[in-house]
Amino acid sequence: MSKEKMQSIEEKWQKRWEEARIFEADADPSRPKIFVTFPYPYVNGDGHLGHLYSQLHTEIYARYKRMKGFNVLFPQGFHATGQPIVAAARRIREGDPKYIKILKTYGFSDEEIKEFGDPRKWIKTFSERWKNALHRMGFSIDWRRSFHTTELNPPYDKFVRWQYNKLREKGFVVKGTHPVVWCPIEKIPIGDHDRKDEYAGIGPEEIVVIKFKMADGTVIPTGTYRPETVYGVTNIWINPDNEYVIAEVDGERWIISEWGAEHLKEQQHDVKIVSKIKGEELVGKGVKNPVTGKEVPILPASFVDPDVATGIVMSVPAHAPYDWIALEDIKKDKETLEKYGIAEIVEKIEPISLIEVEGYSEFPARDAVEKYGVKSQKDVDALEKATDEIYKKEFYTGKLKEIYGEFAGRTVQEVKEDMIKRFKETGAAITMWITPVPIIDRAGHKCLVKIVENQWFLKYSDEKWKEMARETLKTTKFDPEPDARKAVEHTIEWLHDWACTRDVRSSLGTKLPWDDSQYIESLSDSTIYMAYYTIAHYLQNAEKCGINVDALDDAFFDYVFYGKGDPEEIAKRVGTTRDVIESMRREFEYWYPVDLRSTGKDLLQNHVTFSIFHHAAIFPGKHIRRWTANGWVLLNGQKMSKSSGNFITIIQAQERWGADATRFAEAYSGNVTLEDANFDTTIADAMLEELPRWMEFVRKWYNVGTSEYRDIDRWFESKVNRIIKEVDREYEALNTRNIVNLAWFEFWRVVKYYLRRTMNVPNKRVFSKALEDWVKIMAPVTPHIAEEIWHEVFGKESFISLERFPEADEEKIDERTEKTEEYVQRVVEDIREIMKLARVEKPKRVVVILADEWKYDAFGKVREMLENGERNVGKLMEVIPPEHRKEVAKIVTSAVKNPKRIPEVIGTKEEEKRALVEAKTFIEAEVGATTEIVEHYDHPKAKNALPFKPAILVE
RNA sequence: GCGGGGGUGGCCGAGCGGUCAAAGGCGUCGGACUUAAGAUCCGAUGGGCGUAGGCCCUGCGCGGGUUCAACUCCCGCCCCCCGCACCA
Repeated sequence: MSKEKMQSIEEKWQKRWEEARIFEADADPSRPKIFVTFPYPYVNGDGHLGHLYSQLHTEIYARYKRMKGFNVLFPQGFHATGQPIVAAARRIREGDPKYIKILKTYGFSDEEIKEFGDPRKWIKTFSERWKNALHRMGFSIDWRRSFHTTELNPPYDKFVRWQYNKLREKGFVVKGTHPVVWCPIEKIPIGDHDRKDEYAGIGPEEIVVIKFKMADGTVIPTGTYRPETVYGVTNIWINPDNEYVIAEVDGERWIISEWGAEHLKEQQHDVKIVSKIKGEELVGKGVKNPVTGKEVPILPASFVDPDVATGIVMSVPAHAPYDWIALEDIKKDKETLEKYGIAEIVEKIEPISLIEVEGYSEFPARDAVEKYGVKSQKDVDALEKATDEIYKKEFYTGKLKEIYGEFAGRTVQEVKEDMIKRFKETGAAITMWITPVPIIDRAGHKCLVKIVENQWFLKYSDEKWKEMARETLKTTKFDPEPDARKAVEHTIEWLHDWACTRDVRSSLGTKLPWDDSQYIESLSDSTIYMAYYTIAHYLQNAEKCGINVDALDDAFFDYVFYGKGDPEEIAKRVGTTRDVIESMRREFEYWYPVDLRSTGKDLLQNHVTFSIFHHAAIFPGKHIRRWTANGWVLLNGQKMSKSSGNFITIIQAQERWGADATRFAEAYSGNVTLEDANFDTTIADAMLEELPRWMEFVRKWYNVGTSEYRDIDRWFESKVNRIIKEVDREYEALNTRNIVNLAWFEFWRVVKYYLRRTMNVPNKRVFSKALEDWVKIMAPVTPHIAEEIWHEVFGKESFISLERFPEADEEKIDERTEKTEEYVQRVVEDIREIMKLARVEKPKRVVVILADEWKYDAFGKVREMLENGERNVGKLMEVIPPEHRKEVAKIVTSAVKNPKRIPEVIGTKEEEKRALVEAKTFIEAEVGATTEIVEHYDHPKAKNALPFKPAILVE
């Protein structure tokens, strides 16, 4: 069967399912329900195999549960909140070739690409493409309930506003300030999407500015990450070649780099620039250390960067490699010393040792400078390494010396926070936000860090809220357990307040109900939206239901979700009937909470945890019941990446392999773990051939065979039922790789062996039933071919998608029969092995000689004793009849070393013989020689026979 | 750095105190079938030895340790993936 044929079969069933509306689920209190969701994807591009992998967990579970008799709801919406789409649309408007090229590779015409200047075009196009891709993958989604986010979808927008009003009422949304990377020219926050690529991922960092003072009170601010070393300052470094500004800062006179002054302006300080001053003018002047009161000189150094912090730094040569080497440099630099007349001052400078570190001298900076071979302050790479090493060592393990007074004896780690607090309180320091390196935005503007004031936070630090979140975990299942749970538990503890709003000028979303300058940020608007699915088919078709979207208010949602208020009155206000309002309420009550949500491991630390918090706050008791997290999907063992070309979208996969082969290969990629899964294209290639072949195989063998019921049929039924039982468990656990291993590979193995073993004469009833069960247990993974076989081969009228998943018949699982068959297989293997060793390729005959009667009982006991740990040969020999002890002494002795030597006694001699006789034809076919099964034989080797380990003669 | 997850044969992967030279898949090799190729079926697949179904060595990132016994537990180290906040 060709690929095209497969794809047309798939299309046929997708259409039939759609026409029969079998995936459209409505509340039905007479049936148990399952509600599954997958996070709505962000629609700035096509989905890929990684998305599909997580989604398939949801999809397979939905199909499995449907076949288990549940009323299953699987909806899917789309996410458009945030910056990327807005940024992309803007770049299209600006004619950015990179973005135009991206759209060209999707195959859009030049004319159409222009339309992508409008964010709405992105949302519409890519949500449709997503929908189409999932549809063609055969996903059992109720598309009536689909929607996209942001204020471009008014009913959803209303829902999010309701949610935020609720959170605010409960005190979980609070106002605060927050540092952001900010463009001072355009006056907007600069996120990653607004920056040149090399600046992505860099965020604001808080530093301490120590206020050294000149005799006239002028502040010389020095920025530092290590304020604790202020006790060891020997001098101040300033860059003599730079221009600084003299400014009024909060009523004081400061000398600071211009860029530093700009920062302070944006960080809630009152800054007026008065005049300028060259760095060199300050060289040689003295300033007072505000913490120790000590007078130190200002010295010149070239490494000081005016674009970082205040453009002035303090010098702690004992503990900072940069300072150590700069001091060395200047001591040798006669010219400079002379120029500024500072030779005498420099001469007197001695490093001050502050922190004791094991393995280092009193001046760790010197040690590190020597270790990394730093020659001058221009050896930046080596200096960075040296600094990094010293900082870590001192921070975690160093002990503060006596000079620290009350802080002495502690580690930096322990006292740093307190120290900063103290410095701020005494006016010795302030804190300031900077970027570690200057950031340039797309327009080429240099960005600084601004503290924005109308910033709203979700108060995840709130202990009450945390406690509510923790509480819900008790009744939440995580897969993989406990890995995923641990990640979430940890996040709950450490999560602090989350800035949940964005400037409306750079984003897209739902406006904060009480501040329309802000959009609710993308992770913060997608926490409880699964509830919206339960009523989405009404609200997204508002007109049809007579609902006036404009009139939707908090009272409306209060009724639907909480049952509060008068439905009659609310219905009237929103323009619809009480009936509609009440059925929405019923939908929510019936479907909620979500039973399964599958997601990527990266979301555990944010999105999943947020969702847990928000459910605890808004839908107490109705939190999501089960989360699964999975790793990334590698493609043929390599990381997927667009740029390397090792990348396959869902649509491409469908075109290449169709739905079922792709689904199969995805399922086979991995189980539910946080490790990365691996999509193997050779599997998908193979399955494209294998699945149609499967259908032909089933066709060939369906309703064929004998009505005689043999031991081997019992064996087959046992195997099949065991697989069904195990695969059922794996479906519930969503270990898709195990599912495929059992339902496909293991089942094939059993079927093939059964046919070989029965000389291609299966039991008609048993085999046909097994074939039906087989197709059913594969149906959630490969639903199209299953449906095709169900109808075309089995001639059924119903949809297999709605058939009952087979129940394993425990009675039929028969350990003894399985062991007996393993025994037969072992005999065949042994005969072959002996033929090989005896170099007999075509034996005239094979004689299988059973053990003497007495051995069955005796060796049964020996085996049992060995299993119980008995290793004493004498004790073991006691169960051997005295007259036989001599002949078995050797085997018993060797069994002590290796208990495997004694085979398990599965039954009586009678039964052993019966098994062999029954399998005689098969054995002969396998070994290619007539085989005699005898109870006694006059040959020296005959006495080697053990129960279920017959002696074998190849002649 | 912190937190979470990992490192098993040619590859993908199971195993998570003994029954492990290690399931299953892929690949490779040999055989059957075929005019041939493909598909299919059967067998082999760490190394060595064996005219009797067996035995020996090496082996689960590296180095130590616990234990009668370790891929599995503990300690140290190296490497890889994810998250660390305004990014969806």
